[in-house]
Amino acid sequence: MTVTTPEMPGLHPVGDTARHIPPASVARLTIYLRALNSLLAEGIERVSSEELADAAGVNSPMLRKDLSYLGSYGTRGVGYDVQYLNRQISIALGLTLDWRVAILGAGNLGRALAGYSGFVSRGFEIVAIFDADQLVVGSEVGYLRVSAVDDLETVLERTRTNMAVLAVPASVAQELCDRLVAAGISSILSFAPVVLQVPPHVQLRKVDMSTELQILAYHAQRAQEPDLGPISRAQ
Amino acid sequence: MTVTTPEMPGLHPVGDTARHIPPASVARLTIYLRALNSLLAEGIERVSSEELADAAGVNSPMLRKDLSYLGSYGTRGVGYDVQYLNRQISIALGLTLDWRVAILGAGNLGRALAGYSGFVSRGFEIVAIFDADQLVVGSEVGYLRVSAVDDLETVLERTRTNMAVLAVPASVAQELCDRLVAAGISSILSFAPVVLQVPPHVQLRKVDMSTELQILAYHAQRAQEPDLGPISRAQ
DNA sequence: CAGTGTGAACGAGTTCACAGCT
DNA sequence: AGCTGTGAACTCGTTCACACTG
Repeated sequence: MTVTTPEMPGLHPVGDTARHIPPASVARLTIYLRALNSLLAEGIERVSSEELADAAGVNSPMLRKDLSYLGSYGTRGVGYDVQYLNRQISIALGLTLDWRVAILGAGNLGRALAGYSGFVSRGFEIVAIFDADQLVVGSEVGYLRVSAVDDLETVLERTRTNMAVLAVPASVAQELCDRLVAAGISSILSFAPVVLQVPPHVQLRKVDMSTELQILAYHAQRAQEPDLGPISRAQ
Repeated sequence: MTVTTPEMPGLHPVGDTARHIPPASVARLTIYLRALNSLLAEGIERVSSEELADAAGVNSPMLRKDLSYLGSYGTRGVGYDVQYLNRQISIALGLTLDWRVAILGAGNLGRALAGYSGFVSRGFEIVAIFDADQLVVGSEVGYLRVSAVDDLETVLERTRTNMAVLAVPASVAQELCDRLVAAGISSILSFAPVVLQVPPHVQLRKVDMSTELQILAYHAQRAQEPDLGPISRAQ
């Protein structure tokens, strides 16, 4: 909801969490969260927008704008309480809820994800990991035992999974994605290098490692081209 | 830079490759490339903007706009030649150059990346993989042998590496990043969950798996909230 | 005609300057 | 005095309609 008619200036509805945070802002809020955690680990209790912005790699007006979508959690003339701001951002992002994640695919990537401490430390619990290979099923990954992908629906239900990560080959990604959706999972993170089709109510995000390298290649190419003329590089 | 005064309408400088493709457009071009490769594999030789847009998960005006930054590579009334367009996008993105990639970290993630076929098939050659653990150094990953991170500079030079991927713990990421930069690497893709500081001439991209889950959590939370502001419509 | 290529309108995201608290 | 919070200007990205072409 874009507030086209703001409430009377100066009167701010306390306790109201902002609706509709712009996507770009949500992405940055997760970075602030990380920066705040680092500061907390260093024993720092208070920061100014300038300091936090530096730690997060953005400029301070942007940081303040982003935080303003959540509410007014700073103190003018002073700054922000690290712990308190951390908590408020967590609440706004929904990280205080109970997220139970299943990983599909117990290859190198799936195992890397299962062992990634960043998940657990941010409130995500990994409750299941699946594989299609019978030689892998039953083996241990961290403190989990690999389940057979044949038992997908049963295990998802038993573990009360509400998020899934696809770390499987492109060839089976759409099929498994469909089964996840049919099983009621509506938040999916995919590492498979294909465009997946999902119904509109399902949140699908994609991480694509080769896309990232390609974007780097584009910029590197431009950097190394010495030319600047209007015409270059044909064919 | 930005063409505010377009050349006379209808007169298009042939052979001129577009300068300054918007970042959002570059990201989508890599998706079109993937879609084109799929079509090629299916033996399809010609597509309309509508078909290609569907395959890539965008709408057709956007696809045409993106392609127009590169030049006019379609045929009006007909569509695009799959192979030719594939090649033109590859050239525009700099994928026809010689990209030699080193992976830092031979843990699960590093090994997953080393074995990822999507890299090689898009013109990236993985030329080295490093680890700090002496037990891992010397072991085989794919057709590569793990190098000691102590030999970083020597090996980077010998292999003529021009891109690096950081798949190491957060605690050593900045230090290794600095060494890469000092060794002349100016394109770095990081999977480490920290904000890295690099000089302005270095292209740094970040892939953050826990950020992605957090963004999912935000949307999922909003979807499951029964409340209704006057306007809902997520994303 | 069918489908591309693009100028122009529109809307989202970012920057900035400064008002308003503490 | 100092730093936050935010309207307003601005920039960038997306959508759209249609002129243009094979």
